[in-house]
Amino acid sequence: MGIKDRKKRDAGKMRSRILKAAMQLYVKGGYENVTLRRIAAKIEYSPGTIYLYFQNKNDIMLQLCYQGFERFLAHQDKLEIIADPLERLSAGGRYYLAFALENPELYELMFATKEIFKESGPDEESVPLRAFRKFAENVKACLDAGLFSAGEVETTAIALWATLHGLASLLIKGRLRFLPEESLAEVVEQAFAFSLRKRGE
Amino acid sequence: MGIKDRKKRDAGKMRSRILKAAMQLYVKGGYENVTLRRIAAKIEYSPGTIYLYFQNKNDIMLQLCYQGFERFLAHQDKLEIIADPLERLSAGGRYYLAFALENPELYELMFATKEIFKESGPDEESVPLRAFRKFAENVKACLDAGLFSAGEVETTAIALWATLHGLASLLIKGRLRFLPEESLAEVVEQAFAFSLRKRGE
DNA sequence: TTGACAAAATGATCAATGTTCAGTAAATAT
DNA sequence: ATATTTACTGAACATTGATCATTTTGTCAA
Repeated sequence: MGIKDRKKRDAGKMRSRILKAAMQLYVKGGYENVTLRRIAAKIEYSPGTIYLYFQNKNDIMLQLCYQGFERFLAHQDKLEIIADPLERLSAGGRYYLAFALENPELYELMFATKEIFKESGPDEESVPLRAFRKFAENVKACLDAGLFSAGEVETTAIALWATLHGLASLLIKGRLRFLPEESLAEVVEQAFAFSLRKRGE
Repeated sequence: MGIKDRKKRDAGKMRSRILKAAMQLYVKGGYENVTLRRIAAKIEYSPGTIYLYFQNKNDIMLQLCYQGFERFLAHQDKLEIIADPLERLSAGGRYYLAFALENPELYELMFATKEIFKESGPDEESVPLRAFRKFAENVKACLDAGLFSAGEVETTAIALWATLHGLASLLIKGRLRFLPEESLAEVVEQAFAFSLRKRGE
């Protein structure tokens, strides 16, 4: 039983193999679908082996979270080519919501899982913070252009981020299901426009 | 073993005893702290007994969620005495955030737990929806008074709710921990004011 | 009071979870 | 060849939600 003929013994490779398997399980069925035994089966190792490369399940989930941010940031970079500040911010918002709805499980891990970040303090170099700084830059451009009323960049950025996160979160968790299915996208779009102070189209 | 001298055999009483024990466990340590065995120990019955009064653990959690909404609505009723629409809406927002931060676990159950509402469709009489309708009324009063720019009541209400929920959720999940502790409350206050379009004080 | 039936409660049991660790196999060094 | 370090196994542990045959308790008719 369990005879295997070839082992690689490459720590980095092992870690990414484990993470890949974990991610597959996660996007398919969420947190409770990620099981150490299932990961082990996928990579054809025994459950105990995983603990040689990760501290515990939480450690694995934290890495998946970071992968999510990397993906998120990479996509946000594409906004740079949009010159108009308000248009750039608006497109950023639309993408934010699209990302959340296309990767609901990953989004939750990134923005709505408490245990994940329990140890990390105000780490200036952390990936999540980098994402916020980039978003805040776009907000600053709008403020400099005289859009919105004058105010702290950070405060304004947080207000807008909160709106986006709130919409994403309510959508994902089915708390807007009382709205008619067909008008949902429109309502969400307009709700964000309301926060952006855009008038009409 | 397990000799007990007096049993009540009152279905309603049993249900509320179970819920009370479950709520105590929940507010103390969250979802994973609510264990059928722990509930059973608290009420001094065996684990199996609980299944005579509730379908499963999810059923229990759903009832706790409803209790949360009842508490939330009861508190929101106190806003009725505030005459000025914007002031009423503003106070409602402050209370919303306070409730969320004082009952983070319960708040999550009410607004950020997916599985809880999996079966319920657009139930017009549901408690959650009643809470939203009440909030939307306050928003309508502001619109009628000419505050905010003209727009759909529902859209505006959702935008403001999303902001509140976003702030509450980001705070609870520690995603705003990069802000200095002492200015946190102020930033959140101002962020909501931004969405409400209040200028200065 | 007794006997029969129904309702209520038990607790052993199941499969699955994250985690640990003594032991084994493989690779490398001596 | 032998010793040592490294990689891995898989059985075991404590908990979890859930089930169900069995036992206890309550009720009421005879």
